[in-house]
Amino acid sequence: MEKQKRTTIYDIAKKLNLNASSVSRALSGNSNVSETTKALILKTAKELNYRQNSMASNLRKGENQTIGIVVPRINQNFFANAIAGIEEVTYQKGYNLIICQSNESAEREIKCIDTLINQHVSCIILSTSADFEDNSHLKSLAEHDIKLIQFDRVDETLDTYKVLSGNEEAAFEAVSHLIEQGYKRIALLEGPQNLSIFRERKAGYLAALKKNGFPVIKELIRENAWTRELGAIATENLLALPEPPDAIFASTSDFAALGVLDVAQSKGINVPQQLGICGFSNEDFTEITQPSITTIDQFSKEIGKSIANLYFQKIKKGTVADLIKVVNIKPKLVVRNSTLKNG
Amino acid sequence: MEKQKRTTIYDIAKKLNLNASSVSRALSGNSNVSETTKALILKTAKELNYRQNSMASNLRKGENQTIGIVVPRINQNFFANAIAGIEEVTYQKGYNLIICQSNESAEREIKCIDTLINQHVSCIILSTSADFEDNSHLKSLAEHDIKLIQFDRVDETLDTYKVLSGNEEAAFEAVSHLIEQGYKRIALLEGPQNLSIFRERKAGYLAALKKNGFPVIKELIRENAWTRELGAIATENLLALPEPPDAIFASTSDFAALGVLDVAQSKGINVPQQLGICGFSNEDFTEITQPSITTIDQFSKEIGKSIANLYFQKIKKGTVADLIKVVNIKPKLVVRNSTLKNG
DNA sequence: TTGTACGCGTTATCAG
DNA sequence: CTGATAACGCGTACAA
Repeated sequence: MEKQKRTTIYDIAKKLNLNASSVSRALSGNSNVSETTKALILKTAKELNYRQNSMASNLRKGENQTIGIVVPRINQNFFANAIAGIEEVTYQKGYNLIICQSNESAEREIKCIDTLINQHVSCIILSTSADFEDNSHLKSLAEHDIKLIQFDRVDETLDTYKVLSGNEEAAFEAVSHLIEQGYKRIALLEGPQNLSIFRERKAGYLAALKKNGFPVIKELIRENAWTRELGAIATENLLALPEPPDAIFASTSDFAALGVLDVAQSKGINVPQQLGICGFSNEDFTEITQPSITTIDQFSKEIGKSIANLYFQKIKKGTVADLIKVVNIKPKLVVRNSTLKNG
Repeated sequence: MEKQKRTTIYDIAKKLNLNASSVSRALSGNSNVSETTKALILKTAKELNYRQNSMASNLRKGENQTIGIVVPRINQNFFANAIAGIEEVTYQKGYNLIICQSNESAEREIKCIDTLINQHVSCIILSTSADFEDNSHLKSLAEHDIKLIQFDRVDETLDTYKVLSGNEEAAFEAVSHLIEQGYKRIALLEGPQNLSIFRERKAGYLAALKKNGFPVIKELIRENAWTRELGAIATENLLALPEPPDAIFASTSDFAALGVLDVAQSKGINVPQQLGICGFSNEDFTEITQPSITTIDQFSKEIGKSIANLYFQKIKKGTVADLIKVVNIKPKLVVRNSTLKNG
């Protein structure tokens, strides 16, 4: 019942009457080893079921090939897909991923970052929590020589690489589409304005109104309506107005759009004829609802890949600081039935 | 532009004219250090922004506090929640998680396992891919002193700890519910029979029929109908029978149930009056569809927690082999509109 | 081409 | 209670 000892380079060196360093060289493949001994080493390594001890290797090399990810939720489609995209690249490079959820809490986010610092990860990929305010926990990363890549929900004031989708542009397109379809009073559900993505989406909304000569009606703009429940409440209020909207752009998320649909259905309001609905993010369920929900696809998996490539191609080498540190992945409007007033 | 050197226990020892070992002791908290020096050490550790190097620590201690997870897909609710449950426990213990997706491919699964072996993780938590057949890659884990916990989709022949939900029981309950509601011809969509969970669910279906004196009608049982598309195809075929079913139990997944609903709606068949539908897993969207879908909640987050607790409470210590190695988390039938024939 | 020797940052085991 | 020292497994500059 004694502890299994894993085979090390010493074990295989001993067996071959060689030195451990030769084994190390042969295994890493870079340096000069004679073909014959190399073959011999590889063969017995396989026989002895050798696996490199990454802890020792990383310790020696001074870097652990691990990347930490911090996202609000792992089980939202946008993030799950982004992670899948990241994994696809890092997997090939032999890097590991440590995944943390902040659960939309800044406090928990700080803890996650702290854990990752303790793990001495090479890089942290972050999308901030909803109540993000203070960024001091991020500033400290530099002292620990940990790279930071922000995506989607970013702190703009921080000078890091960022991977974003064109939020303003997408919102502009969505609202323009609503206008084209003949909607006249378009409401906006907006998210916490401390997050730049939500400010940008609002800007896109405003720009589209302006371009088409529509007035900005303050009572049609609702703050902090970014969950299913909050979206529903906001919708109740909007529909109770003397002049209710004939379309609602849930710029915050598809979940909010779902809340809108809930209320519309409970009130027997016809979507899209009496009320147009547009969401954001292209969650899977938007295709399933009755009617299906128009939304914006952010190519989340592409975003993930971009992030990982950014790290390997630019940041890791990290000698010259780039001037352009922002990558934009252009999103796409996905038109579905919830806004098709004119078939 | 030179590389930041992280502070080590030597740095803080030097500053205090102490020995590194004292610092180590103070930091780990276990051993005997005088209160005063301990306080002093902790204080300057904080000042110097010290973080333990886990690579070095783990190397020295001979175990890396990391657990690997291999699941078919990270973005299915069941798995995402299970992972969240695992994380909740491991996070507190200071353990890290490495997450891999097999994408339902045995080949990829083997690669994932291999990567995790290379990482020398302490434990692997696995739910097998759909085309799982050979288990030799799992047998080799013991040689590397890596514990294995299987959950949900398990290889029964392997003598490991397993965390399961009562699949047979749940299927029995679901079919009994359909019978109670007055459905007479209940079809079954079943999954790949190489996976035990699907065999168990089928057994539950058969048992419920038997108990209620219903005949087993072979043509109502459809193999490999376990995605939305395959579920739809199977439904097309079922509905084309001379005597079509009046209820379909999509034992494989809610996705298959969704495929059933697709077809019913395209054919103008009333659910639940003309056709009852029951899924499996309680994916979020089952609540959103029209009508909402009756399904089975497996308490996936609980399953995750159980797995992690199993590791820390029993397996890690790992001296005495347990006789009972299977933990069952009892699932629950969630009745929704798709089966409520009698309101 | 191969061997020697050292250090990565910790912790465990001895002494003192 | 504290200090010195070895060892975890690997990679690499240097010497042979």
